[in-house]
Amino acid sequence: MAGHELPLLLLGGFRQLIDEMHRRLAERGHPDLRPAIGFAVQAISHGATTASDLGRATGVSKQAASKTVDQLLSMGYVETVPDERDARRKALRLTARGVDLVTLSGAVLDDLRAEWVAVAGESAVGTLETTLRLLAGREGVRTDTAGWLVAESG
Amino acid sequence: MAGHELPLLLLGGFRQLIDEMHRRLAERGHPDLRPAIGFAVQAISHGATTASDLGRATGVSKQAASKTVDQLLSMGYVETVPDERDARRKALRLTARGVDLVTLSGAVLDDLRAEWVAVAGESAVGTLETTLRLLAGREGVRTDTAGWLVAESG
DNA sequence: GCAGATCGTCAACCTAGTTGACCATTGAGT
DNA sequence: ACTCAATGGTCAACTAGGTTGACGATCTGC
Repeated sequence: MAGHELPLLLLGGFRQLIDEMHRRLAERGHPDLRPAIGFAVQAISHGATTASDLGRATGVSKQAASKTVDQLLSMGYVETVPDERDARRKALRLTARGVDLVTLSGAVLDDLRAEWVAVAGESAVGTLETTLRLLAGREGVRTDTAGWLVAESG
Repeated sequence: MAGHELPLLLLGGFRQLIDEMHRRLAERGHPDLRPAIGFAVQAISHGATTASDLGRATGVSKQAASKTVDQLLSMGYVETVPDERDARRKALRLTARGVDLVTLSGAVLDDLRAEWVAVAGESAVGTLETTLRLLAGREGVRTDTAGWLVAESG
């Protein structure tokens, strides 16, 4: 098997998953999503508590993360609460809508995985996951991807 | 297995492959590459003969493709030759350097695949490929990804 | 109490797309 | 032969999402 197929297949799989997820989320009350939004909300639900923090979690500058936070605020996915212990910080908290997005996203991805299993079989999908975790999960998966595709890599 | 891991694993695998490929290509005389450049050169070597054509092949507007062609020209990867049959067209042709890039990329990706096989085994990598081809290759893999990650999807 | 780190923000800039308009050229149909 | 729609390339204005650098305000270790 020629190696040049590998990246295209991985990218194709990723795209298909994300495109379909967004299609379904749009149907369920979350239109106008982009991967960057999803990654950010995910990072916040996993513990990123400030814009700077989000920047570190997603691999972008705090200034860029701050712009993303502005979007999340205007889209109603997060809200800020002043930190009583540190007046510099604006703590981020998911709104009910933000929590709904995280919950729905997880459910949709579970569905999509189940559909892959229905087509390819549990063992094939399981092997795919195990293999990628072994090969690509070595240093954890970073989600600062929008910029990465565009900027120089390395 | 939770579905939310799947896209991250696929993206992580893609990133790792492309990052490492660019690192090695930089060592071998092709620095300053970005995924968009590689995709474009690949598309041209696979038959895209004009900027408009390249745009169609990579899923972007002809104007955007034209900007990419400008880069490829200035980086010395392609050259244009006037089309004698159609005075509107500027036919694209890979230079020796462009051909070298395509050849090297293929070799590097073959190496990387072999390294994955060494770590995970031929059957695991083969299953990964077969599975993704089945699931994600249904409508062919598009490479207009830089813009896609950023713009709305669907 | 001071020095240095950190949080948020402003400003200028870069890159890679987009749409719309336009001209030159081609080719199909009458 | 002529018109007219389609196509190739280009210009201009705009958008999105990043970057770096600078800065004031605040916190923390010593």
